[in-house]
Amino acid sequence: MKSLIETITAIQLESPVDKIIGQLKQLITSGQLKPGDRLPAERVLSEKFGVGRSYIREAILKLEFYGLLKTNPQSGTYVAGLSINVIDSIISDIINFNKDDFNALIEARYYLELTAIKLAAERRTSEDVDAIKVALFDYENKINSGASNAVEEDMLFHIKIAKASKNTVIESMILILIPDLIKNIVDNKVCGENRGRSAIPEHRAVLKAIEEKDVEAAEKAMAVHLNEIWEISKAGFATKKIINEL
Amino acid sequence: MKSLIETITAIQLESPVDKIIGQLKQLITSGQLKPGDRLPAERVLSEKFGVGRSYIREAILKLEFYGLLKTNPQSGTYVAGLSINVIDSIISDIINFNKDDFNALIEARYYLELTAIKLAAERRTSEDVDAIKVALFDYENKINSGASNAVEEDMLFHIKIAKASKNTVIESMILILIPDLIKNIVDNKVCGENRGRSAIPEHRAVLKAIEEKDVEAAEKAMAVHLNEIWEISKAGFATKKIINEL
DNA sequence: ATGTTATATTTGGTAAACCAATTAATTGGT
DNA sequence: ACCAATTAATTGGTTTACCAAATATAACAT
Repeated sequence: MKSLIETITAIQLESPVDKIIGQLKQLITSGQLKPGDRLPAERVLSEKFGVGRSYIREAILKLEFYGLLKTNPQSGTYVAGLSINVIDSIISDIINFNKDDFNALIEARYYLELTAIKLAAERRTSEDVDAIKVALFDYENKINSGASNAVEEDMLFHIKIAKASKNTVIESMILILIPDLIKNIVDNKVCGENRGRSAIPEHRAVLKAIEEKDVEAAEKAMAVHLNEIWEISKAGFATKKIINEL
Repeated sequence: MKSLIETITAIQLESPVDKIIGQLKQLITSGQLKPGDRLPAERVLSEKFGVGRSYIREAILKLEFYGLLKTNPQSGTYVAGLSINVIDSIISDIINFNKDDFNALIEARYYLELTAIKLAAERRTSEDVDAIKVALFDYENKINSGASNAVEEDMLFHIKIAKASKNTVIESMILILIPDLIKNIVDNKVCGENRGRSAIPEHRAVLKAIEEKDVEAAEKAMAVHLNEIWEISKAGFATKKIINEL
């Protein structure tokens, strides 16, 4: 068994990749690298930062996902044509990005789902309704079979609604949040003992509103369904506020 | 000059990484790889899929970002404890992920910003107000200096509001969309000639509402500000609907 | 001098090699 | 037969070497 102090010192505060991203950020903010410029070759950066090229590539890949860099094969990697301030803001956010803020997660999910269901109620096809019905059926079966929770089946129900919104961006955002949501809900045992069963009529109300293309009713039904878990988030933000005001 | 046919055949329909992700998806959906299981070693996958280990690592990295895999150094990579259906849905979404749907982008942005400003009006600190004022000042300067557009400065204004929402998840989502938004707005010349100038009073109304912590007024002011560009998205979805109904 | 072709260099893409930490197997003692 | 300590094999982490495409340079013909 290692001593505690050994374990603590072993933690590295910044991953190599984030360190590189930070360096690139400085290059841009200091004006040494202007928007539209070509980055030094990966090998050069590798040597300059004293790190393997794999990490340079990984960092570039990440920044490319965020639309800040654009790589042209066999030619070079270029800085996006965005203002320095915008690039700086986004990079700072990437480095500090953290899906572990439970309250923020729940809150973001709450508003995303309300948006999704409004759109779904308006645009759903009959195929969407069928898919949602199947998900609802699976959920009720799981609960009635005596399972303690059916978080996964519940999420599947919500995924089908997201798909019915016909907005791929919103759908993707909801899907990105779901694994973390499930983890947090299960770990923290957010839902009470009989929550699974009490959710059934709520689900049915949501389905009914979507089926009838009643946008207002759909939003209301979803708000009711998400209310319990959302209260937790609200309480979290309230606590934060008090702490900040001390 | 290459012939046209050469250029066309050179296009690869699927990147190696997405191909690997697809294979992993099949392994999971076929039951050969169950949630919680450990993945075969990277070297094994590399050989099995007939591709370099770099690509395997890249694919794993991507799936890790989405919360579907978890890598333990020197030990192994494990499938998340999610149901097969959820994993399947998310992987499908990753492969098909596409930020290029302009209408979806605008629409998602519209709703995200309305959410962000409601929260910002409620939670903004005096520092947030100052930061927003600076951004607004920069925007007006740019416009008054005769620049044809100030899309970047406009976005910076919105970034500051997102920060004031105190929800890091929502903030991140808005930041992810911004580079694509800017690109599309500039490329398509979405904004008319004098749009930059007419936006000034709208910005001021937004700021005023945030400063006064007037949630309703803030949301309304933002809706007005985003209205023009949102109309384009609405028209886009309406067109899609007609096409689908043919 | 100028435009064109060959050549050399540089680029990102890809695969392989090496490393340290972890885990499994083996050994030796009881 | 069982447990502890030691060794061997396997793991992901990291660096390096090699490749083909793209670009810059040089050589040549006009």
